[in-house]
Amino acid sequence: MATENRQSALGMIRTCDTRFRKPMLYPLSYEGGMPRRIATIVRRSRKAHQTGMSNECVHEYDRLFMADPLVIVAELLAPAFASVAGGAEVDPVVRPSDRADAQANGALALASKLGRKPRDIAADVVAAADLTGKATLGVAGPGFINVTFDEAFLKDQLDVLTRDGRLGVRMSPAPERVVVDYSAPNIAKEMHIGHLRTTVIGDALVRLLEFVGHTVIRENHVGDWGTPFGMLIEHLIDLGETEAAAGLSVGDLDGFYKQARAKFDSSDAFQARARNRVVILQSGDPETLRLWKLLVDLSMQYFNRLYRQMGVLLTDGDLAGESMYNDLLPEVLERLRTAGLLEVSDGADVVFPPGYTNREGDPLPLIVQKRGGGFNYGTSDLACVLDRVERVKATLLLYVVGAPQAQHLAMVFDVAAMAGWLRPPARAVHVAFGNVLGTDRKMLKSREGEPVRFVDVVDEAIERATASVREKNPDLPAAEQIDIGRMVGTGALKYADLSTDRVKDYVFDWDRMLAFEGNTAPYLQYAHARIRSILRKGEAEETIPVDEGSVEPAMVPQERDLILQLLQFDAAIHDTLDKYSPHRMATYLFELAQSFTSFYEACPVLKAEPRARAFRIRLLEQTARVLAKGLDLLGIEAPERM
RNA sequence: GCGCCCGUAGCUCAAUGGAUAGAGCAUUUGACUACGGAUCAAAAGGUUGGAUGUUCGAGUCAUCCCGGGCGCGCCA
Repeated sequence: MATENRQSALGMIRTCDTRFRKPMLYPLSYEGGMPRRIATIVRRSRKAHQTGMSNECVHEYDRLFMADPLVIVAELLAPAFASVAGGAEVDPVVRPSDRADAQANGALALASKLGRKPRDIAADVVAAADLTGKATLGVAGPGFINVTFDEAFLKDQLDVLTRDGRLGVRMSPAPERVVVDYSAPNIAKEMHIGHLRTTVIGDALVRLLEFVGHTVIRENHVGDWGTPFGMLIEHLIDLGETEAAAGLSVGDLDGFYKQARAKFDSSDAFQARARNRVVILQSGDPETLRLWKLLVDLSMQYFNRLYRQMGVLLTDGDLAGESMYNDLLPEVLERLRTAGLLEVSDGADVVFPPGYTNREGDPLPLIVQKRGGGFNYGTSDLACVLDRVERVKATLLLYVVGAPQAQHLAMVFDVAAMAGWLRPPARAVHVAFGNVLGTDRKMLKSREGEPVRFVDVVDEAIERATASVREKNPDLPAAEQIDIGRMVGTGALKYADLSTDRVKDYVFDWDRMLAFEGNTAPYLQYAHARIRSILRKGEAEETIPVDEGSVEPAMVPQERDLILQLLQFDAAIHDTLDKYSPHRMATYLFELAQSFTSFYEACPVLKAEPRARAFRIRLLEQTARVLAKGLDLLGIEAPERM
């Protein structure tokens, strides 16, 4: 193991051994016992690496390589724990700590099992573990193991990171097909602030899932079917197509819908026409379908404009509206009947999933066919599950839907499971989110007391941000000011939503989200822009060659801190996806940006002596890459200057 | 009435069952002859709504209260 001594950090390969379904850490010199495919990759990669070639093999090598020193130490600590514990199961989690670079706490958990003092156990583990060249260990407090990484080790790990096109982020060990159901506006109805949440959260999850290797199917479950369309189509006929198109294409969906609603509520004749029109629509009358399609197309034009403005990934290709499942509804009913789940209750065909009760304490049904024969949204949601599992062949269904729908979705999932449609490995997850509140802590409403329109919020965010950019940076060309204003405005809006735990209500506050200080998108974007500015300046300057004889300066704490942050990008992403909680990513990025600004104040870069300069430039390059990628995964752009 | 979610510093929010509960804003005090001050360094600020448990260890888990929000049969 000569290579191990010389260069321990580059001496290990981390990969996923399928036989054990467990991440494994192999010495680079070791091949025995590895699955053949991995052994081959390692052999080729090692050769490429030794010859200093930059080719596919190197990339593959880097991809398999684990850059996070916390994980590496955890892997190396595991056997030491096992030997001390005499075979007992220990999970030596190593996490960042204020008291050292990192901390492991397995000894405390073992104490009661072994009947020994935790400090003694920790001391034995420290004695048994060999982390030479990587870190020094110490026992602290009641039995924690403090980990302090060697400087050289950290630098080596940074090397690994800078060579990795994936910024150290592992692929998912078990990629799967994931459907993400999000945004879901209603046709011919305005998108409001609630749609902002599902759209922004859903889009971030899509980006994150794709980045770690899942096949993601975006589905925009638009409300394009059902009783309101009788009234909407009749109103369209009354108005005339050109007139209606003119209104709808400029985005006056609210006006259109309200006019239709008003007529429906006030005129019996109109109501009768509307009801009749629904029947005609559902019977497939071509002319009615044409008018229906017109409404859908005009609305989608408008929604698409908003999506593009917000940098949302959704396109017409992702449409999976309620109408799409229409033909499947009778099948849902039939299959439930065949499964023996269907019961008749008050004239409706229903399923009673156990565990739900209504106001009177009686069992609560999921209605699949209404009294009178119509289907309702439970039927449509069941059809969705069926379609996503059987046709799309997804194994993970994510529903980015507001928290109030929790019970309904739980019932749908339960019924789908009872029917045998949703069974492992396939499963559905309700990615619930709370309400948007005003600063008065009540549901955010406009002055008129109506839901705040999506479009108004986006416009105002961009307006405010553009004004700030103009004020702070009057010398930039106007076109660039507008471009940056859009990035900062939409970024701030998205980040405000993504940076808090999605399940809680969040308080919407213009001043805070655009405040360019604190935990906001502009702060992160500014950090990125400053780094890019330094790097641009550095490229323009002539570099003084490093004097080979000069001594490497010791790292300052701010450098250590920044490196450690960079090495945890992978952990941040997988942590985020674990709970489908984008705010974990946001928190990571904020801490990274803080580490950078502290570094920036403490460490001159371009004026540093050549060796330190080169190192710090590499550090900043990596920081900029991680910041930009992290923001990108949240759907936020990082401008070069602002 | 039943069920779900939330309750952490003045405000907005973090915190895999791990030590002395952390940030940001606001407040106070410092730092611009400076790679971008849209910044940084620091101070002060807490009975984690309350109680009882489980545990070596609880903001986190369990049970019960209190307060707030939401849902609870044919709208989606």
